Amino acid sequence: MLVTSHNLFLHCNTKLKKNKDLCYNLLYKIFLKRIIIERIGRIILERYTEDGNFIIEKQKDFILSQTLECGQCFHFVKLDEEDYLISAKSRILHIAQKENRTIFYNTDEQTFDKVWKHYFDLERDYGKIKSILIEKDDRLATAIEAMSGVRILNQEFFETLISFIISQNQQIVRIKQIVAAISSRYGRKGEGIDYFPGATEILAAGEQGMKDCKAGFRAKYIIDACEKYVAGELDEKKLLAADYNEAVEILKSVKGIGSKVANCIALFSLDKRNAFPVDVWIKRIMEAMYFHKETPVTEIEKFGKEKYGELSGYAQQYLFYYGKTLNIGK
DNA sequence: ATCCAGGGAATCG
DNA sequence: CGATTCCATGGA
Repeated sequence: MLVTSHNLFLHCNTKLKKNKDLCYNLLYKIFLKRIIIERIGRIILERYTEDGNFIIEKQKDFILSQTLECGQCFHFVKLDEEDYLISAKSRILHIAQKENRTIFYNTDEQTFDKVWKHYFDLERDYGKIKSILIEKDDRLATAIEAMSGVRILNQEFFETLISFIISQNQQIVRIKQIVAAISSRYGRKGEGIDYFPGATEILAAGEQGMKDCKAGFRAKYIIDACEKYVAGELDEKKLLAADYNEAVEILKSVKGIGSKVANCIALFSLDKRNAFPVDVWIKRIMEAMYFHKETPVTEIEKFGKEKYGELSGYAQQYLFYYGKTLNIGK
């Protein structure tokens, strides 16, 4: 695949016509390896294909383990240090970080652009997000520096909906076990990890099926969510287009979804980055940081949203993961 | 053994 | 209203 200067010109020209905000430059590096340097705002993504794998130069604000283990997603298998198998977006991804590179195994450029770039939120400038948050309150600096590789994933709505219904009053390790069990029994089989089933498959499994996967009293909540989902009452496109308050209200119409779970679903799958989920950890952490006494979760949620504004979700996630890792307030 | 988990619904006062 | 209790289940 020789690239002549004329081809380069044509390629750049079409790309620029496609999206004036994206500026593509093509370079040639070592042995015909095509390097694409993509600039999105202040973000530079240097990326190329090698042996069928897609590779990006590891970004400053992206650590795979932190992004996956921070409690926002539950459907992955750790193979090694910074080496994971992820089941998401009706796909399985083997991804690793080594020597300053992020490797998307067996992935082509098109799939990266269409699926994973957005999933890992790679278009977003986390350097800027962090500096604005620290400007709002420099007490966030410690948590942000410690968890600097966390990115908020753009996860698929239905799996996130069910996963966070399962999450209520449950430890993260068990949430993962139940998600894996539901996928294993009722989803499509994959290599090393299974796919999460759709609403139809879960409805066919029924409440008892969910109980068999150890969902306990949450089984009936899962069924209610699936019924509303297939009835079109929980439309992903509508919820994505809706503003934060609308989306949360619609989500709360499901039995078993209260404020915390609705905020998690809105934050992790509906692009509502001003959401502020308050769970037991955030309660402890915020009480230790700001209130210095027992405080109702409703008050903490209001306080967080007012303090961090449009970036509440990011602040929440840095604080949650940091506080939980250090056992703050416990 | 006992407490508690990325909470929320049902019930009570 | 706000406060309490119950819910399944197993990790720590």
